[in-house]
Amino acid sequence: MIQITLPDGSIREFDSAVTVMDVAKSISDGFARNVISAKFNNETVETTTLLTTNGNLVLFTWRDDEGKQAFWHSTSHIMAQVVKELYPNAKLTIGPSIERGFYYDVDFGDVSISDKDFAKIEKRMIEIARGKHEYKMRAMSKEDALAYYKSINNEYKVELIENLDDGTITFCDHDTFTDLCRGGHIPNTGIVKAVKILSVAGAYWRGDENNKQLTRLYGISFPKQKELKEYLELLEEAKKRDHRKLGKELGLFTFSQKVGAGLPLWLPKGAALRSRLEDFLKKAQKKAGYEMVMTPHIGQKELYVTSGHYAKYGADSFQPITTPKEGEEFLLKPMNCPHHCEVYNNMPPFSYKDLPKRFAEFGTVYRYEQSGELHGLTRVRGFTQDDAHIFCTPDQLDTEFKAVIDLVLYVFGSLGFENFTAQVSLRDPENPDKYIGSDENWKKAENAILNAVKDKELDYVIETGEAAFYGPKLDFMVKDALGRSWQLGTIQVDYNLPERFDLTYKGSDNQTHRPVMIHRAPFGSMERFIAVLLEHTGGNFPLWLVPEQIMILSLSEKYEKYAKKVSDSLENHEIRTQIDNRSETMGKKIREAEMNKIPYMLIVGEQEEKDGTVSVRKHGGEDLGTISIDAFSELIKSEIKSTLLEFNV
RNA sequence: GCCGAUGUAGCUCAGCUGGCUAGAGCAGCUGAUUUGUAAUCAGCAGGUCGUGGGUUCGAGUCCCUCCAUCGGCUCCA
Repeated sequence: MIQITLPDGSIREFDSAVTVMDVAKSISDGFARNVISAKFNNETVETTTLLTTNGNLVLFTWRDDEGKQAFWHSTSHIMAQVVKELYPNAKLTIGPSIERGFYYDVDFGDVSISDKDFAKIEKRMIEIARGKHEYKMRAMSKEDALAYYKSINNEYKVELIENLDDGTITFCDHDTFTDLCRGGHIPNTGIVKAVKILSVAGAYWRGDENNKQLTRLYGISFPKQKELKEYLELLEEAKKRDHRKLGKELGLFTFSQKVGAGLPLWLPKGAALRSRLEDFLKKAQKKAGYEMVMTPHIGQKELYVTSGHYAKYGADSFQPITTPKEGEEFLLKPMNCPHHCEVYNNMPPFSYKDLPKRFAEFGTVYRYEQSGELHGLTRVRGFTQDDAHIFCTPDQLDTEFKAVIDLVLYVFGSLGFENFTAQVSLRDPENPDKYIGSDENWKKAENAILNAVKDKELDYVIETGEAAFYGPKLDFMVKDALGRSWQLGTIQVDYNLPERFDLTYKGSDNQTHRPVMIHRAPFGSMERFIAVLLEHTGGNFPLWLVPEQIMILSLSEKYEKYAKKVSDSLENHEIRTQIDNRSETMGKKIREAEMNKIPYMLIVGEQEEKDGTVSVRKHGGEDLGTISIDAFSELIKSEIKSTLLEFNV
């Protein structure tokens, strides 16, 4: 007799070994029909797996992430089958499920695949799916598995198998197809009702640039046609929120082929938006004890040799600018830290009583990104960091680090970013050559960050090997409209640059000491931050941030004077207005205000002038009726107050 | 940088297998209309069809180079 424990704690007893599906059926037939994958004692099993011992069983349906993963992974087998049918010489490599869908990396040899080929692949996949072929796992010895793939000349699978232990190698069969696979499938192909190949892309074998580039086919599948349709509509919706589209529509920024790829041009409205964000942060930073500094856009090559950046990134950067006569070499600054270290170094010597020093600058930096890497405002070649460097004593590090976390949380809170993840990036112990600085300093820095995130009770993930070359970091990641993750805010602890620049302070013991440095940028960069903010808000920014908060529409020239009066009185309250005379129809003006996402529209005419009031229309068409100017400015002020948080240090 | 796709007016897009003077809607300009909450009417103007080369009697259309953009990979101080 065996006992199977279910997640709710209930125990089901069976006289003899049972399959996972049998257990599901013992719960109810209806439920069993929906079960598509399972875990037994925390290991992924098939629904056909025979359970011979007591244990904990979790059953998954399409609603569960685990169920979706099994579903998509199983679909990738079907796609692989079709690929082999249509391109017999293609070599299969790996085909996992991903967050949304699946892919399969294939070496097509000389054949090139494009989106024109998708339809026929999809069609055949559905045919196979309809055959309701069962997925069956089968164990194979390492020797036989190697022999099989060597016989069909698939060096990729051979390489995979060579890294596996004999006795753990399994294959999965369905219909005429077989593939090396560790398991986790749905019961049969018939459950897959809708399939879409989404895109084709190049991907290096094992993610290494030096390896051969394979063709990666991305796809997604669903148990209902309707769900596929909804998913595709969702993708369309997301495209409407794309910051590149919104930025164009709202007239915020643009790019010019003549100026160069990845070099954004901020248009008047975008520049206004950006300077509001900068002012917002400046205000908070002032409260938090930061001092503004300003440094040039270039620096001598020597500066970056000292900082270590030249050795590390010199060859992959914009190349030095040389002077006509003296042969001096300058680099476009790729970061502000070396300049700020020299600010510290060239001020009158600091004592422990002077620290921490917090130098802030909206510093524009230039980095050479590979051409295929550029992406709207999120990945550019020239951008402005809301940078600051804090120089403090080792004792102050904890407090300072936590204060920076508070500042980042304030910034994110004021702008409505709730779904961010904190990522602690540590060095890769296997690759010490990638980093500069002593082991001891790295340990101290890493511990400082881990203590701070625990103390602040942040939800965080640890990424080993993702640290900057000079120190570990804490990054705040936010997703864009299509679910791609972008790093925004960053806080980094650095014991190394103070060493390289020989930064010192005098301690209470009258000895010379080395300060610790914190690099931090709550926005990350103005460009990337605004891009993600655009996608989050769909262009409907919090009122305090909007470049043009109000459009005042005067119904004819007769009321222009009154419109001006309204505008002046609102601008006294720091509310930004734009006056428009109705030269065309009213509808046209309203449409224009809606397109530009101007939050409020005031209409003034005969009645309003007589009463000293305004007719208010809110973005989205809501009519707020006619109210006095004072009441309206109170309304605006209270709306701003409700979105802009107070920063308390 | 690599794989795949795309590039026609300010914007969104038509332009079939090469063949009349390259089209439409919106935006713009001019005039008419004076209207209180999502498209008033008429007219005008706007394009070296991304760049450079090639094939051809003839290229927006076919081929090659480069540039830029899009989806990925790699990278990301």
